[in-house]
Amino acid sequence: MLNLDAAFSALADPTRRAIVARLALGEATVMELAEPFEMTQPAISRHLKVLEGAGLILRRVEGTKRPCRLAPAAVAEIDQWLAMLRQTLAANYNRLDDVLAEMKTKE
Amino acid sequence: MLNLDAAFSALADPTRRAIVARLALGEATVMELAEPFEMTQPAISRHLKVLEGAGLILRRVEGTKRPCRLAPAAVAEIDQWLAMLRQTLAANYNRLDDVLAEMKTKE
DNA sequence: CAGTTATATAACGAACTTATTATATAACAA
DNA sequence: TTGTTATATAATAAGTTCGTTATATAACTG
Repeated sequence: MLNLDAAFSALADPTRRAIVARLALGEATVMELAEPFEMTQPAISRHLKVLEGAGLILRRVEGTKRPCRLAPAAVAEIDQWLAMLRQTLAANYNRLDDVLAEMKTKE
Repeated sequence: MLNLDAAFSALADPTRRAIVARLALGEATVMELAEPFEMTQPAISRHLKVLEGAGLILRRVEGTKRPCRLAPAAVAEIDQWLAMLRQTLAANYNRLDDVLAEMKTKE
């Protein structure tokens, strides 16, 4: 279940966006994900918990490791919200009052 | 200038997403934007300041009013980040190790 | 079994967020 | 000019976030 509040909030953090970008390339363990950052392991564990809570990533258990992977459906849902926005924007792009407002602004 | 941190963070708030959705329909003043919410005017002014700071909205001065409108370029930029993600996801969707990981998960 | 590795959790402080109330300011209307 | 409208700003309280250190736990390794 994706929650837009939580999803956008999760992606507001650059470390978490980097983690998500990394996971787009494929599964990775917590230590692998932590490696590029100057941050302790608990900090990364927390970021992963936030991403998981937002529905953006999934994890499995493999011995002592917890490989993470992206939840593609979540990306799609965020995308849908933006798509709605784009569509509404496009639908109103040529409306007369908008055009007039635009002209007025440029004076 | 859009800042992804600020943009995602701004969109993490449901009030602000509603404001953005409303602005996708066209310009609106602060009071018009505030009307649907059970929230004081200063609270809305702050939300607008956050959206403006994130580069998501633009404002003009019209007498005593400050009509706001969406900055379509900002939407596009967020979109681009997601597009990158989608692309990377797609590029790796058929890689063998991912397929194997998926199979293993389902057992 | 003892030591090590992978990860999680808790406690804590610093910094930030959000809403409120009170108040300021600037433009408009009478 | 005086009152009103549209909006902004400041002070403040409550709640949240983020990173740290310290510690727990469970699975491997020898």
